[in-house]
Amino acid sequence: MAPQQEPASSALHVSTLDRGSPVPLYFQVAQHLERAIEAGALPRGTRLSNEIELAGELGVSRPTMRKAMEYLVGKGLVVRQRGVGTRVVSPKVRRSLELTSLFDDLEAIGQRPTTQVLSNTIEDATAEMAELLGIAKGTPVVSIARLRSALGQPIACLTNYLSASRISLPTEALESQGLYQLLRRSGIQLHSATQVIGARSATAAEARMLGEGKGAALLTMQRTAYDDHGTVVEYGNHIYSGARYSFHMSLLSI
Amino acid sequence: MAPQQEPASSALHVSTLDRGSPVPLYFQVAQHLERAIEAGALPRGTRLSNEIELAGELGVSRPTMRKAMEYLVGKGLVVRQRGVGTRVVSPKVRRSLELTSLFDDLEAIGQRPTTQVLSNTIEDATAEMAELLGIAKGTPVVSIARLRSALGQPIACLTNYLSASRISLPTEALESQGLYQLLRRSGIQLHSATQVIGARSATAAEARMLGEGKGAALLTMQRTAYDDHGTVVEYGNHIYSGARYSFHMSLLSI
DNA sequence: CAGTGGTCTAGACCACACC
DNA sequence: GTGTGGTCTAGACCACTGT
Repeated sequence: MAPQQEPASSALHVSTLDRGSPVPLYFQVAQHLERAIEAGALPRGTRLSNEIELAGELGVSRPTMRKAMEYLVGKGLVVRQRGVGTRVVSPKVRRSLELTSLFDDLEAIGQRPTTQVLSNTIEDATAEMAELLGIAKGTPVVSIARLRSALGQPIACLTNYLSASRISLPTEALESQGLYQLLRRSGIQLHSATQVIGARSATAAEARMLGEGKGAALLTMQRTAYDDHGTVVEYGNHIYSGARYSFHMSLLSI
Repeated sequence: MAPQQEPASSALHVSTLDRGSPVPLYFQVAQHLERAIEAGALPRGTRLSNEIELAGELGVSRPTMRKAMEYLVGKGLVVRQRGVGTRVVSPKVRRSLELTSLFDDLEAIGQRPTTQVLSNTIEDATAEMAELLGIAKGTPVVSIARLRSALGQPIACLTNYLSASRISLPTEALESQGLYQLLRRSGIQLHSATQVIGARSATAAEARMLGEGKGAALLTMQRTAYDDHGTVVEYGNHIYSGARYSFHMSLLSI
């Protein structure tokens, strides 16, 4: 028997499980527990019943229950220790894990950032572009430059290259939605990306564009995105106003 | 039959599987496949045999084989599609996923970055420290300032706060190994961390310390690390020379 | 249609933590 | 010890992709 609290199986109603649904059982179970945790029904540090009991209560097999648990562990909501049990992570940590960028924050308060397309052309790849995209020099490349603003102030200047053969990117679409959103809707499956984040002083032109003084600190990011086949989908070179933007991220199981 | 290449089960010798070993079977299988992939035995785009066949060849059950596959998918080494099969991703992408920081790069070429402890004191938490660490004001706090250099040049200035009750951090230890390494060896289990990366201009003092001109662009990072119980283990406020450092990272399944 | 990965089940044994 | 999560097995059915 636990000294402080006995394992709380708690108010987990089986009713919400739908075996006819196309959404997997383990996922329904996971969402079930997730909602219970987020709703505060299972306070910080609560020890869940063991997976056999839980499986029994919810009417699923143990492997299914385990898969649900693994999902929750992966999301950082619970911690498991062999021989000990499963405990609910503190809500403070859980909230901090819902990583938000400034753009997300702005959206949340109804201040949708605006995007102005500065240029959207197709040109033959220079040696540098070809190198970055892993294609032959001279191949047509889509080159985009966008200016992101929020609250009436410019925040970032984004330049991107894509292999022209892959997709067409209408300027109107680029003004209303993100590049990655567009790519995904075009059926391009992204596999991974690598990025480099740095800082440098703005040139005169950059400072003017972002409404900063000359020599202001810029946050820079270069990103290369790959699809499942290992070919480069997109290369981006972005600069952000250091005064008005920062990257927020969270790391799990470090 | 595949038009270009038939599924290659390939040179997978069962010999290396050791059922008596404490390392799980699925992990041995995964490592097995990983080595085969990295060694180039399974070139980019190779379709693996289906998991039932593979399981049979290696003498494990299908669930075990699946778990190995899930591990490889998680590492970004293979891509799976229902109804299609499992393909090996391009070595270029795989290499890009082995994220390296500049510090790692330096270590790789034998240029171990040096750490100079500027201060290592225990003081009562100010209101700000208390807020950051989630403790009461006035509680003793370990406060550390370190200067990281490489190739004879300063690169970063790291300041950290930790609850003093948790651990003692000898200055000598801090000069020879990283803070996180020390924490882990002290049995502190890290759960997650959140960080904010930004850019700003250096103050005169900061510029002097990092060997830069006044107003040079700095890369900044604030990080809060939590343990399994949801309590703050560490808060760090770091500044990096924008000219000499940048963050490298990779994203999977975006 | 055949072949693939995705899901689910019912059992078993083991390693570990705590008492 | 007892109880926990971690691993492994053998089998089944389904959803999706390609032909």
